[in-house]
This record gives sequence, structure tokens and C-alpha cells, in this order.
Amino acid sequence: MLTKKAKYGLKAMVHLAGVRPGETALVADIAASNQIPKKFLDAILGELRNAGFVHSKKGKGGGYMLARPPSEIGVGNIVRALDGPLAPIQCASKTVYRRCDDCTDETRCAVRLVMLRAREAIAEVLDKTSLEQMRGLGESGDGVRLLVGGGVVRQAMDMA
Amino acid sequence: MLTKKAKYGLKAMVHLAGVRPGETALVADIAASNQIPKKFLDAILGELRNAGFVHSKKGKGGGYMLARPPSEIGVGNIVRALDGPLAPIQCASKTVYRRCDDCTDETRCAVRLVMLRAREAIAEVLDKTSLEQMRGLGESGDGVRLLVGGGVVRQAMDMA
DNA sequence: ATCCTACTCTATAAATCTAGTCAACTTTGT
DNA sequence: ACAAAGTTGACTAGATTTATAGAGTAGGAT
Ligand code: FES
Ligand code: FES
Repeated sequence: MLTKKAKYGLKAMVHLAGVRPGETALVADIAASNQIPKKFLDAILGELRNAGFVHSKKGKGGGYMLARPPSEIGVGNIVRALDGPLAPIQCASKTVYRRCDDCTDETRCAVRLVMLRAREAIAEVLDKTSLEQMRGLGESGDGVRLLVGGGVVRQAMDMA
Repeated sequence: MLTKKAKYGLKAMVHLAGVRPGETALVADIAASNQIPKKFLDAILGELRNAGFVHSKKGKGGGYMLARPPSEIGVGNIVRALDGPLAPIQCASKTVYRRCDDCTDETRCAVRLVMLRAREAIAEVLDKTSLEQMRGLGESGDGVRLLVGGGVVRQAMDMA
């Protein structure tokens, strides 16, 4: 189960992907727009900054902005930065593998082998979806239309 | 991330799938074989019993046994019983859907739409794998060939 | 009767989620 | 140069869930 930290982080990133490039968004605004506890979002954006996903600027006119264009940011990596490995279990992770103390033969552990497949399935979805594509999902009329490639889409709008 | 409860539960179920039909396995034995804290496993098997996956018998010669043949038990349902919905986020669950308080328009929420796809991918793996098949994974020599005791099923394993 | 086994209840340590307070930095007005 | 206001950042703290341990209770076999 995704933690609220990751959920809020993703919502914030989607929000940031919606501001015009070069401009910043205030934590207070992001929090209000998405109904996220402000102080929690503070900490989350701090982690995303340390992980290199966003840049921050203090003082008047400050705020947060994406560090790279949203088409180059993978959803899976955002989740990894906030919630750790995608794999349901650490011994099935490819990025942050860690042995299970309680399994003697990892290569024949049924649980691990099933979860490896699950990890593959999750990564297939999350790592092949860019932040831009994810944002596009929410923009499309009724969520049925899929978008292809990284090229895209409508750029207008941002809620007031 | 799968909790340890589910991980231990799955290991216990695999163990139970390995005893001869009609016979029982002791909690102490399952715990020792799989290096699971006994008292925790006690509670886990209790939940699995309440969920109807296993039967228990007290007294000498007692223990636990599967309630149905392992080929009729889906791995996804075991996980659901212990850790709740497979979906990374509740609003993306099909079995235990619950609205997000913090999202105004659920049908256009980018986070939900992505997680809906993730849920689909996870369910595809976990719901189409039976306990028997999962156990078979651990039995096979190196994960490429897999034979299942009883009715032999050959199953190609894509990735590694 | 007594042994074996599942079951229940209570308790402790860690992680998660949320709020509050104050400190550090950056721009702007004078 | 200086003060003030706007903004992120860091530190503490309480409520809730997760993971584990201990002691003891209840039910069944011989
Ligand atoms: S090796 Fe990780 S669950 Fe068995
Ligand atoms: S509706 Fe659940 S995350 Fe938006």
C-alpha cells in the first residue's frame, strides 16, 4: 500500500507539472489546492528536493519548481524516492535489494518468486509512465483516452 | 509494500500446501521451519481461519490444514485477507473501494488513474496465480522449468 | 487426569501521520 | 544599510498502526 507521503508527493508533482516552466508554486497553494496538510507537504517537498526532483527558492516570489521537464521524470522514481522500492518485498527489489533473514534459500523461495513477478508488473506500469503522461490522464475527458509517446498534449489551463 | 504479516502468512500457506491432504501441521513447526515468530504466526493463522482459508484442530494431533485444495486458493485473496486491498491506494481498489477525502474529482485524479493501472497489473499476477502454482515456483530447479505435483502443469516463465 | 495444542489478553518498541514552534534565507521598501 | 515581510527548513511532539513477546486460558486426545 502506497503511503500518504507518496500519494501527497505525487499530487504535488502533478501540480508542479502544471505551472508554466520557469515559474514557481507556493507550498501553501499546493497544499490548499490538493487538500494536503501543509506541514506534511513541507517535509515531502524537502525530500523531493534532496532527491533532486525539484528546486526551491526562498523569500518573496519563491516556491517550488520541477528540476527537469515532466516528460523526463518517471512516476516510479518519484514513488521510490518517497516510499522506497516498488517491490512488495525487499528481496524482490532490483534497485534496493536486501536479503530476507528468515529465508534460507532465496532462489527457491516461493514468496519471493511470486513477488518478483509482481514487482515486474508494477515497474512496467510506473516506470513507463512519465509525470507528463500521468498529468495527461487527469486532463483527458473521461480517463479512457490514452496518450502515446512523450510528445503531447494540451498545455493550457491551471486552476486558479 | 507487503507487510510482514502477509509475508509470513504466505509462507505458512505454502508450507500447509506441502503437507499431505488430510494431515495437519503444527504452528510451532511452521514457525520453526520458516523462521517466523511463533506468537505472530499464531495471530496470522487465526485471521486466516476467520477468513475461511484454513481449518484448525486443538489438542494432541491437532494443528492447521488448508480449507480447500491449494489449486483453488488464489494468492491475491490471501494477501487481501491479511493486508487489505491489492491496490496501492484505496480509491483504486475494486474489492474495497473507498473515496479519497482529499480529492474533489475522483474520475479525473491523475494519481488514482495511474494507480488503477498498477492495481490491474498487480491483480493480473496475484489473482492468476494459485497457491499450488506459487508453491511450484519454489520447487522448480531454477525457475525456468516448473512442475506442479498432481496434475502436471507446464508454465512458461517470461522474464527472470 | 494430564498432556498437548490452539486461542486470548496485555504490553512494548518501532514506524507512520499530523500539528505546532521557531529558525534561516530572500526579496522589497525606506 | 536596515528593517520588514514572505517563504522554505528544521526540530519537537502526540496519535495511530505495525511487529513482537509473555503469561495465561480453553478445548480435545489418550
Ligand atoms: S527470500 Fe524474501 S520472502 Fe523468501
Ligand atoms: S481520488 Fe484517490 S488519490 Fe485522487
